[in-house]
Amino acid sequence: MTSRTAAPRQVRRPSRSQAAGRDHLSLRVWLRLFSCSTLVAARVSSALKREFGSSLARFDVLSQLYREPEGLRMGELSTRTLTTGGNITWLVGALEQDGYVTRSTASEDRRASRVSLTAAGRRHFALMAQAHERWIVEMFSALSAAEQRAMYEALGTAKQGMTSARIP
Amino acid sequence: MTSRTAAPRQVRRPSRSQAAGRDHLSLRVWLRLFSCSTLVAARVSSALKREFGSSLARFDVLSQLYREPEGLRMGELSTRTLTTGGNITWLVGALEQDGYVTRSTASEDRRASRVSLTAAGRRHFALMAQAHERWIVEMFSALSAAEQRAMYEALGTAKQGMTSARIP
DNA sequence: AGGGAATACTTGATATTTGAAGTAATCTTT
DNA sequence: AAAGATTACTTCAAATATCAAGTATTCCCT
Repeated sequence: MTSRTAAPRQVRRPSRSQAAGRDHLSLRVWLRLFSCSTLVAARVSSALKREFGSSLARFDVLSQLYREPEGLRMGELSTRTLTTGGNITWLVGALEQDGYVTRSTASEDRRASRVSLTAAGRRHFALMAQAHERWIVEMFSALSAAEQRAMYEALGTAKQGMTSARIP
Repeated sequence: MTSRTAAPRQVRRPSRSQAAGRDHLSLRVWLRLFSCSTLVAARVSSALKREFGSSLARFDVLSQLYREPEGLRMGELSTRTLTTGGNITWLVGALEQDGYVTRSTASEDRRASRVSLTAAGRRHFALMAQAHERWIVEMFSALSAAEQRAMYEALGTAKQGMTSARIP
């Protein structure tokens, strides 16, 4: 496994000479990335709704919480899922209604609230995650393990570059 | 369970263990793919709104039309942008209001309507597309041309696999 | 200490998206 | 040629998401 991410790379600026060809390429990569992602998301979304009466957004929130036994703050959830604060409030409210999460004022800062999974939420998520993984494996089955590894690394590099450099 | 060979006790079932590894990998690829895509989409979205008072969905529709001088039917737009028919009706309605597209009943099938860009729409899109390409190039600048090419190919394979086999 | 800035979240108005049901035109079959 | 299916799109209500403004709490500076 090449340690691509070990040494953070500097963000390259395309030089004039190679710009045209590369620009075009970046754009094509993005278009495929976007359409691939949208396609998978659409299928997962509809399957989650059909099988569990849930949604991708809810699943995303639950999966963040699943990894954090201590729970997370609203703000942290908002950052990680890349949705607005208002929406997180709404989502967590709905999940709370369903009994999958609990909210409690953080002891160290009474402005903040700490959200965590209930036992039911944990159970519910585990069930969905299992199905979710099956679907994903199926959907990516056209790619070899080597291709998947390469893609995983490249995506890591790309994301790293985007978050370290403030773009745009 | 009778085994004819004296297999070592703790040997792992090869297919199973391999599968487990791959499954995990697919999932990781998807998570990165999704978060990368969401990140770029969020940034492009907000930049499009800030700079042009537009949105990614509108941009997507316009870009499909830009490539088709003959225009497209609503259904075709819906398929290509992966959004529901109702939403396309709404989006095209809004773009029509703004004077960027026109709708006309298709001559060959009077149920269908053919949407195409107006001159203003073409101008508007060209302007946005230029900025859009700059942003994208910047955002993917952490990836070398070779990495981008590999990613492009892999995404093509993945998408191909997803659309040919009907999964899930 | 104590007033202003910053932070963490919620709220309410508004925008966008979906999904299901409805309308009109076309195709199929008899 | 006419009923019945199918297709292409629209409509409308409900679900979901955003944005800006509001509240409460904490931080910072003098």
